[in-house]
Amino acid sequence: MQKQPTIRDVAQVAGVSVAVVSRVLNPGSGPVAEATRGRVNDVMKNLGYHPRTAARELKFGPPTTLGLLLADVSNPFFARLADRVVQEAHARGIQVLLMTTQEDDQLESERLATLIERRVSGIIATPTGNNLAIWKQLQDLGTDVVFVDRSIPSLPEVDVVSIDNFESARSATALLAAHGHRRIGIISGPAASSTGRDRIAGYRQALETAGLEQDELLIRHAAFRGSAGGDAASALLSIEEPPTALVVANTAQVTEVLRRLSHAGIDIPGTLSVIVFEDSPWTELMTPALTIVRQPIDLLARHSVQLALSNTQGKTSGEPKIIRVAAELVERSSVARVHFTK
Amino acid sequence: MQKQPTIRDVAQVAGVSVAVVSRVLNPGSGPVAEATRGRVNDVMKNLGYHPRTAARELKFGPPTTLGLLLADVSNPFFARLADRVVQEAHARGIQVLLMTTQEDDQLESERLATLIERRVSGIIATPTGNNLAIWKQLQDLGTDVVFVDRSIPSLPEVDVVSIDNFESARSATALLAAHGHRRIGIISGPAASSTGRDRIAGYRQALETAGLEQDELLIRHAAFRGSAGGDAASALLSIEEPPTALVVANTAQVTEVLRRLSHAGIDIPGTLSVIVFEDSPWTELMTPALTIVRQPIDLLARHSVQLALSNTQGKTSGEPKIIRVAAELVERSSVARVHFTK
DNA sequence: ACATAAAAGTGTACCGGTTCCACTTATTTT
DNA sequence: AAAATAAGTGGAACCGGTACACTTTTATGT
Repeated sequence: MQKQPTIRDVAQVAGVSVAVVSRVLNPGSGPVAEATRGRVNDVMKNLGYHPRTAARELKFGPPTTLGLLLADVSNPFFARLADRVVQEAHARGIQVLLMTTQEDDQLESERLATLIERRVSGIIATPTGNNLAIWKQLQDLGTDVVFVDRSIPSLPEVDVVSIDNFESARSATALLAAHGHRRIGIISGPAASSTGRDRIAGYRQALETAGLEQDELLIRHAAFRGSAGGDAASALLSIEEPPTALVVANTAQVTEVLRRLSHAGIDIPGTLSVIVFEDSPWTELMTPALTIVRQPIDLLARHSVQLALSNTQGKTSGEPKIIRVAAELVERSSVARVHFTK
Repeated sequence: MQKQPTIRDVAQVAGVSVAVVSRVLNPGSGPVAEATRGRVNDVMKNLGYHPRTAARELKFGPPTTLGLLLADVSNPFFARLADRVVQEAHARGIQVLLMTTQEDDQLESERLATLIERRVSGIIATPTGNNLAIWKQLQDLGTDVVFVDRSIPSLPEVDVVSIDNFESARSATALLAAHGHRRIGIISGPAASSTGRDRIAGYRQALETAGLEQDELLIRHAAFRGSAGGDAASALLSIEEPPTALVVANTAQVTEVLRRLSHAGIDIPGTLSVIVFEDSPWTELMTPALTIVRQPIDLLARHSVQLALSNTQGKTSGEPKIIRVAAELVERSSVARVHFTK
């Protein structure tokens, strides 16, 4: 455990002033003779000198750190998003501070306070839907805020990157209708979430286009966390005229719903056709292989990082940007054709 | 976009000196009159003042940030580990800087350089196995380094937290032997990895105890990334006397191996019994439900964070700590009893 | 009432970089 | 050869907090 050398140590050993060392450290900030540069570099190597980021950040706000505030990294969707965001950021020389909210307002506000104190240049987040004042404050402070996957309607001035939830749910539902299903259930996110609402809207649109009756009993909202998804599935199956097809549009609850269906001994797709919003590799391994809505996580990540750094990079456009990317419907074997027996 | 208030602005508006404001900010660092404290707090709120972490960190090395350097967060095991580590750290008021190496030496060394410059107090990492000099340097600098899940034999002085790989593989193999299997294959991590070696060793031990012949053809190493796992599976199945049971001990390659088995039309467990090192929820959803070795990720995370902060917290013990936690063998339906037909 | 101790508050050096400006020396221009 | 210009370097202020040494105010004891 040695004491760390500072720029002054380097300067002294190299026999130059700190200003020169600083110029060697930041090429382009001023002239340095070739010979001097070499000597200083050698000394830095010998001493094991590394400039402290903290000192550097003191002078300017650091465009070198991004906050990534997710609900929960154990959810594969967020995990992959985190992975891509980190890669994208690293490619730009940016570091990522990872925080989780567990969908908890209180935790979210604490994490945001920390991010403010760190003066991060941008934040990519899946907001809980509360803490409006803090989000506003962040923006006033000049932090680039980007909501990914979800949005908060009462904060229309924030950039948003997400899949086209309406269209995804619409096409999934339309596929089921095209296979002859007339009773199509849907489990989506909380009614309060933009994601949940948009998906339900797409679902309704598809039913309407197909000329199918809408039954509120077939629409269920499930919270992001906990076993709400399972309960919703059980409820759907126990109604008088149960669905013959199901769209599981609450990404966070997919495994929970499937577990419940499996335990209930439901035959897929014999008794129930299923389409899920989930693109992990295991959906292909199941019997039957699941028909899924695949979210282009790479694109979400790339756009998010880009937006989160855009203002910093000079592009201070006024209008908030809403980027919607298309999701892909991957047909496998969990959707069956229904024969009109009744 | 307003300019940020500093501690001096607060002091001036509140009509006190900066020292008093600093004391209000750090309770316990000195006496402040109740009335003054209230006034200062009000001013801070009104001005929207937030102390800058960077300035604080300049004075002392920050025990407020941890580096988490993982191979790849899209792997569910690492994702869950990240999730828990972040939670544990947050519970202690510590932030986590997430970085990924993609198993690439070069990237790893760049990330480590960044972590050095940030003067993080601790690093939790899944090392690639190279960059020995940098790891050494980190330790000399007083950074608490903890390897999780893997270790580097040539760096024996680094703390390690992992499951008991030997025992896990031994018990999984023993279970198969107890079910009458005599040709048991294993796919494990690279021969160069500690994880891979330990698991193979446990496997051998189990075979020996059961009095079974060891056949090198039944032992396959697969790289962490790419489709090496699938190739290993194919190779295993095409040998002259193929195995009737398989232990997939390369966590990173489980889905790849299963996909290959599925495409090959292998009946599980009829033709091949399978035990995998993987504890994601989906392993229960498959048909048949998979018998798995469950890694206690919560414990791994808790111990890692604790070790990564231990030196900072004063406990400068000399000996490197090796913490091995027991993994749990969860029996489901992918292992069948073999009847001695030959 | 007066000494004395405790509480409250102030001034300022310091952490480790960056950068502006002044200064010296070498090179080019006319 | 004198003057103008450019290249290389050094000194010191500054960023925004923290903490030590010190002064002033208030409370306590006899």
